[in-house]
Amino acid sequence: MLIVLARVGARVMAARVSDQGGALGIEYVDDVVGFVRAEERAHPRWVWDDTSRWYPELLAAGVRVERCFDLRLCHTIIRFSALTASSALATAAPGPWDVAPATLSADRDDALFELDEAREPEAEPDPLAELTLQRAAVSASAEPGRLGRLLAAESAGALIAAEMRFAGLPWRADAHDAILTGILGARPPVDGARPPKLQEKLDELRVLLEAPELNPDSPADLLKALGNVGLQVTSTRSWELKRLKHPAIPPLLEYKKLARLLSANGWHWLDTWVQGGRFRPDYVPGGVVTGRWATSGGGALQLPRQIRGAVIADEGWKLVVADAAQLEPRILAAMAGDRGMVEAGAAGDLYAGIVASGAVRTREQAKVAMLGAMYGATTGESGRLMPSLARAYPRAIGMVEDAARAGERGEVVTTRLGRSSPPGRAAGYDESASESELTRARERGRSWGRFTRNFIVQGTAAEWALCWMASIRRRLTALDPELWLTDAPHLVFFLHDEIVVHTPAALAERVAAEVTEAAAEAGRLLFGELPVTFPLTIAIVDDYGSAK
DNA sequence: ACCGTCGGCGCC
DNA sequence: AAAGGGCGCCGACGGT
Repeated sequence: MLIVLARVGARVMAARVSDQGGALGIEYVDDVVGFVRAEERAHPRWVWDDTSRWYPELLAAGVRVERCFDLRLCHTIIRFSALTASSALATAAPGPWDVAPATLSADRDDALFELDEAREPEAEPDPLAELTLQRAAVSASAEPGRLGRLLAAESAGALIAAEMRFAGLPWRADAHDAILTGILGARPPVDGARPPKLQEKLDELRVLLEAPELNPDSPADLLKALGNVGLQVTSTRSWELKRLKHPAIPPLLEYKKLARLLSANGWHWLDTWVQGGRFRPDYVPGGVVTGRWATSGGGALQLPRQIRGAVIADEGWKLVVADAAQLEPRILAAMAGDRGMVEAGAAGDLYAGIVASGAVRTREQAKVAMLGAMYGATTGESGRLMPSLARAYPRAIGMVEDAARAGERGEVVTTRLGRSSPPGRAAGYDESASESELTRARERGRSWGRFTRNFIVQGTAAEWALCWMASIRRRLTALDPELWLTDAPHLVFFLHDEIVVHTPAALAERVAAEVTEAAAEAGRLLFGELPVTFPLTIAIVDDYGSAK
């Protein structure tokens, strides 16, 4: 059974709908928390406009739900999917469901207010009608099974995002401070002042570049100073500076490293984002067109390795850290049905398998060549390796090449479960276009082709990861359904192809086994019985920094 | 004082 | 060692 929740003025309407879509009755509820708690015993699938609007309040009151449909996230998928292109939903004019992903920010009210302001006032979203449209679109599509799985996985991701924010990532401010102090020196008494080791590098730099007023944080200023000592560079990017031979370069690179740590994840970050021993970023499921999650605030998806040692399990608890090894190339092999490449990965190290097949000479070459195939490299070593890779694995390489050509023609490409790329911008030029305009138009086309090439792989990998996480969540709950979320093993972090579970130490081995099983289950969900494996690198640790 | 863009760089 | 895809955040900077 499904239960659709909708806010109607100050009240909440609950509409029961059978699995076949039949209306079973409507009631108004005043105590949403109590209602959901009571109804959840029958394991319905909750249907609501936006998980980030409903679920945090429930979690705060101690109520979890097993399943949901997040209509806003599902709407976006159906709106653009090539599998539902002729549906009533996809052909309708943009309406109130066509909004950018919301975040789980603390200021929900403000955010919603702005959204409502920006919207046509008469277009009040009707979740029941929207659900009907979505079900019709899916059942009429060529692949209702796949799309249904995608919508369920996307919605499960929304639940997980809210739960991860609720639980928070264990973060020890004292350990973080110790790491910072070790690298930067003691925290300066005044915010904005440079810590000792950063100041040392700056002093050194100013002498070596004979620029006593130099501010290396200003690219223009730095470029000028480098020019004055005869260093000709067009940018101040580290990898360009590394090529230069000058005594000022080592301290400059060191300065940049330290300055980056300070500004991105220094004491100010710690004060802003870590409260009560937990880091709670705003996860934004579906925040990236490919289906990857985004985050808003705190830069959760860019936590540098340097500070992962501050992520420490509670006393008596452990972290289970797992990442899918070489996920994207394996996804490519599986979705292309490239038996040779699937087999190359079967023994554990896909790149070693590619070397063994004779396509390239070294593991490093295999890695660079695969990355190039998925990103569209044309030059350098990666570009040179492409022909022999294509000869060895014609189906896999052919698949990304086809995706690139489709994008160049302005066509849409689609992931394994049915998420499609945004409509391509047709290459806009005509007969009268000048040579330079033509060149730019061609480059735009190629660039879009690189995007669609990567889209099918990155997007399908994101689907695998969603299925993996949804399975992990289900399995962890099943270990002891009576326990509250944060009293039992629970997900605390997700990073594209990597998860962290916070678990009582005694259960860590069991959790690791479930996480491994979940990876196999995700593979079956996407690729059926194709014998493709998704091996994990898995570690049971006290702190995230020790995971690898 | 505030806002948007850019250069740069962290993660996958 | 870097290029090729996807992001978010920082300080600097140029505009109001």
